Amino acid sequence: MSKYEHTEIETRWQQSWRQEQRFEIDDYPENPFYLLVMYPYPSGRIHMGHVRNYAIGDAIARFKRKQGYDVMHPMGWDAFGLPAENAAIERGIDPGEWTRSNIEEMKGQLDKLGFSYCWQREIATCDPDYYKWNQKIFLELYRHKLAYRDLTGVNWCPSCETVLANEQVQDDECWRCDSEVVEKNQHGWFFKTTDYAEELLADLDELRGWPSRVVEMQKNWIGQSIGAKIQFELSDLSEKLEVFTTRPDTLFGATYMAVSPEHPRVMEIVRGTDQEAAVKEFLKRVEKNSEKQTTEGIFTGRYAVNPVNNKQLPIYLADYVLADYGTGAIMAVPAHDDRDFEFASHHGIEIVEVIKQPDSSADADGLSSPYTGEGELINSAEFTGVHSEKAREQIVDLLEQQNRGEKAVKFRLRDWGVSRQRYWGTPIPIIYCDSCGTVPVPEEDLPVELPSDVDFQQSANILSSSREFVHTDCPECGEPAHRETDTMDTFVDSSWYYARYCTPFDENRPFDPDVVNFWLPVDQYIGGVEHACMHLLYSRFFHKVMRDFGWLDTDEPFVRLLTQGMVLLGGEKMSKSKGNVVDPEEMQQQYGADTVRLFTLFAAPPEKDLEWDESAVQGGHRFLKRIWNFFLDNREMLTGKQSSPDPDDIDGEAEKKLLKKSHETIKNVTHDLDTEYQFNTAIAACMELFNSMQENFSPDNRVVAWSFSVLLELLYPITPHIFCELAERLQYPQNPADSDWPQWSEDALQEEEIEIVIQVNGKVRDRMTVAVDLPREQLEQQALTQEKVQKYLKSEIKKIIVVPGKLVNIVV
RNA sequence: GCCGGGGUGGCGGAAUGGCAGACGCUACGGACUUAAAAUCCGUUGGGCCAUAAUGGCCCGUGAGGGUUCGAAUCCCUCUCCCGGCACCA
Repeated sequence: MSKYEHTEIETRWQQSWRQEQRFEIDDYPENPFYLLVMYPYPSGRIHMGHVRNYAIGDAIARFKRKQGYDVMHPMGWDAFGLPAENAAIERGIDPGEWTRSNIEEMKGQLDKLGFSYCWQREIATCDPDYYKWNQKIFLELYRHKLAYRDLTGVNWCPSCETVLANEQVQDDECWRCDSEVVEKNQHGWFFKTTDYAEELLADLDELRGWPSRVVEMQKNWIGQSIGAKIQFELSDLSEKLEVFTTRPDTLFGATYMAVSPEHPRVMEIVRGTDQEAAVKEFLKRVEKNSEKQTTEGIFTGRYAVNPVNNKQLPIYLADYVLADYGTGAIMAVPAHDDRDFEFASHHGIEIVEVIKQPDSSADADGLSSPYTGEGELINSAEFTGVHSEKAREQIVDLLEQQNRGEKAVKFRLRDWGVSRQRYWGTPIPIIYCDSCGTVPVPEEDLPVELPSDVDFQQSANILSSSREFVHTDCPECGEPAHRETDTMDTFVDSSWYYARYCTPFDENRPFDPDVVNFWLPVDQYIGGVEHACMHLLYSRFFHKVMRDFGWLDTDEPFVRLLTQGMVLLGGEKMSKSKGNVVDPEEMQQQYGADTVRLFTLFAAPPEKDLEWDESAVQGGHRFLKRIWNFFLDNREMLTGKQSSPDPDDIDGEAEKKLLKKSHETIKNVTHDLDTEYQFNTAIAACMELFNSMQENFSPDNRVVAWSFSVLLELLYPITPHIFCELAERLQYPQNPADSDWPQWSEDALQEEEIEIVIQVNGKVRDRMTVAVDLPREQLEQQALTQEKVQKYLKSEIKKIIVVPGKLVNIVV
C-alpha cells in the first residue's frame, strides 16, 4: 500500500504534539519526575553530541511518562559566551540577534528529532529576565561575604583577552582556543567556593546515583589533605614562620625550611643577613623561569628553630615550593619526601631518618632514596618506637599544648574567579565611587542591562567603551561614579538554571521556593563528563549557597547523574578541524529522526563512547522498515488488537512460544530501562521479539497481533513517530503516547518443561528437556542415562552437582 | 608518579559464578531482477575429523598463576589502552 515515509510521518506527529501541547507540565502535578539534560550553547547547529545527549533524555522522558510520572523535561540556552562576541567583532552582527537566530535554528533542529520538551519553560541566559537574577544572586553573595574583589595573579588568555578560571586552563593552554595562558596581575571578582570545600567533599558520599568516576574526579579536584600547621621561631627575630604539613610525625627529621620565592615575607626573612644581595639576585633570575626545577634554591642566611628539639634549621628559598598552597612554606624532611630529598642532596643538606623502613635490609647511612611510607619512629626522642600514624596525633597534641601548632585541613580547591573582561555576559552589578568605594547596585535597579553603544572593534574590554554604561551616579552619595565593566563567567548562568526552569517567568525572585522544593532535586541529570569539575561542582556550590540563603531546602541539586560518552568517527572525536563531522540534520533527513535515535541508543551503552557507523545506521533503518512492511503485510490481522489474548485460549506450540517471548521481552526491557538505562540491550531484546514473531508466524497465530502491539509500546520511547503512526493506522484504542507501560505476567513465564544442561567435569556434553519440578534424584538419574553422557562416564563418578532449573554437572 | 575505568570474533557490543560471542554491522553464498538498488533466505571465533547428509572433537574472553565441581565474571602478579590529577608538602 504505502512504504515507510519517515519524513511525512515524523512531520505529522511533531505538529500534532506541538498543537496539543502534549509535553507541557503544571507546577504541581501529582507524580513529579524532573528529567534534565544539559542545555546547549546556541552555536547555530546541533552536533551529534547533542543528539546523543538528548536522545537518551527523551527516551527516558517518554518511558517515565508511560510509567505514570509527570515528567518535567525542559530545554533552554546557554546563551552568553564568546562566539557571539566574535561574530560581532568579525562580521559586525549584533550578538543578541546572532544568538536569537541561532536559537531559532537549533530549536527547529531539535523539534525535527522529535524531542518532547516542555517548551513553555524555555529559558535563554542572555535574556535580561534571566541574567537579572544572576545579578541578584551576586549581590546576595556579596552581602554574605561570599563574593569579594581581589588583586591576584590570574590566568590570562591573550587570544580571548580574558581571565580564565583554573578549571579552564588545561596544560597551560586555554580550554577554548588552545593558546598559551600567561599569568597576569589583575583585579577580579571571586566566589568563596573554599568556604564550602568541606561540605562539597563530604556530600559526595550521598551522591550514590552519580558515576563513581565523576565523584572521584571531584574528590581529586577538591583535594583535601589533613595535617597540621606548625610555627617555627625565626632565630634573631621575634617572628614566626608557619608551615603546613601532612606528616607532622616526621618533624624530628626536618633538616631545613623551604619557602616559596613568591612568599610575601621573603624580604623580611633575608633582611640583615649576609645573603641579602645573593637572594635578590636569585629572585630576579627565578622570576623568569617558566619551568620550575626541584633543585633550584638558595640559602637565606636565616635559621628557624624546630619546636620539638630546638635544632637550628637553615631557611632556603626553593622554587619547588608553591606560594598558593598551604602557607607557601614547608618544613623539609629529606629522608621521607622525594622532593626534599632531591633538594637536600643537591645542596648538601643533612638527611635524618626518623621512620624505620619495614623491609630495609640495613640502616646504613647514605640513604639512596627517601622512604615515604608509614612505620615505626626512630631518632625522635620520646616518640621513638611509636608508629607513625599514632605519632602524627601525639606530636600535634604536644604542639597544641605549647601553642606552636594545630591540626589543619587544606584544600586544593581555590575560590572561583568569576570576572571576565568580555561584553557578552552578565554585567557585575557593582559601582565604584570615589568617596563611597565599592557600592552594590540597589536591587530595584536590576537588571543592569548590557548597553548597545559599544565599539566591538576596540581590543580592550568592549563594555568599557560604552559611555552610557560606564558613567553613572553613586547610589549612595549621588556623585558621579563608574560601573564595574567585568561580566560574569557563563558558568554562573548554568549554576542555577535547573531551578529557574521550575518558575521561568517569576518576576519577583530567581524562583518560587515552593515550586522549587516541589521539584528539586533533579531526579535524573544527563550530560557530558567534561563538566565533571566545573559546571557540576559550581552547581553544587550554588545549591548549597541558595539553601543557606533560605531559598530552597535541599542539599544537592542532582540525585542521579548520567554522563554519556562522546560520539566518535574513525576513533576520533568529531571536530571541524579534523573534518570528520557528521551533520545530524542530514542524517535525520536521509534516514529519519526515529532511525537516528534508534542507532544512537543501540550502538553502545549510554556512558561509553559511540562510534558513528553509517552502515549500522542503515541497519537501524532496515529494522524499522521491516516492522513497517510487517504491518503492511498483515494489516487486517493486526488491526485493533492491542490487548493480551486469554492464555487459556492458547494451545499451539508457536503461540505458546511467542506468548512467553512477549512477556519475557516486557520484563527484560522494563528492567533494562528502569535500572540502568541500557537502551542497547533493550533494543536488542525488541529485535529478538520481532524475530520470534516471524519465526512463529502463521496467519492464525492468535498471539502475533498482541506481540506486535507490545513491540510498539516498548520501542515507543526510542522511536516514537513510527509507532504513533502505526497505532493510529491499526486503530488501537490508545496511542502509545497515552497508554501505560505494558505489564508482564510472571505466570506466563512459567513453563512445565525446561531444558537442563548436562556437564561432565564442567564441560557441556548434552542437554535434556525435563519437567520443571522434577526432583533432584530423578534429574541426576536421567542425566546419567543420557547416551552422549555415557561415553564420558568411564571412570568413577565422584560427585554430582545439581543447579535447579539450570544444569547437572557430573564430576568423574 | 598517584587515583579511577577498561582489554571478549573482521567491527559495535551481549553474558557479573553455570550453554561465551545475544542483538546488530561487515563479508561471503543464494533467491528475485534484463541489470543494479532495495528486499528476502543461508553462512560467518579459530582449528581439526567426518560425510550423501544430520554431525563430532579440540582450542578460545590481554599474559601467567590461584580459588571452585564449574571462571570472561572472584583473588594475586604482570602487561597494554583510555580518562582524571600531578612539585598540593
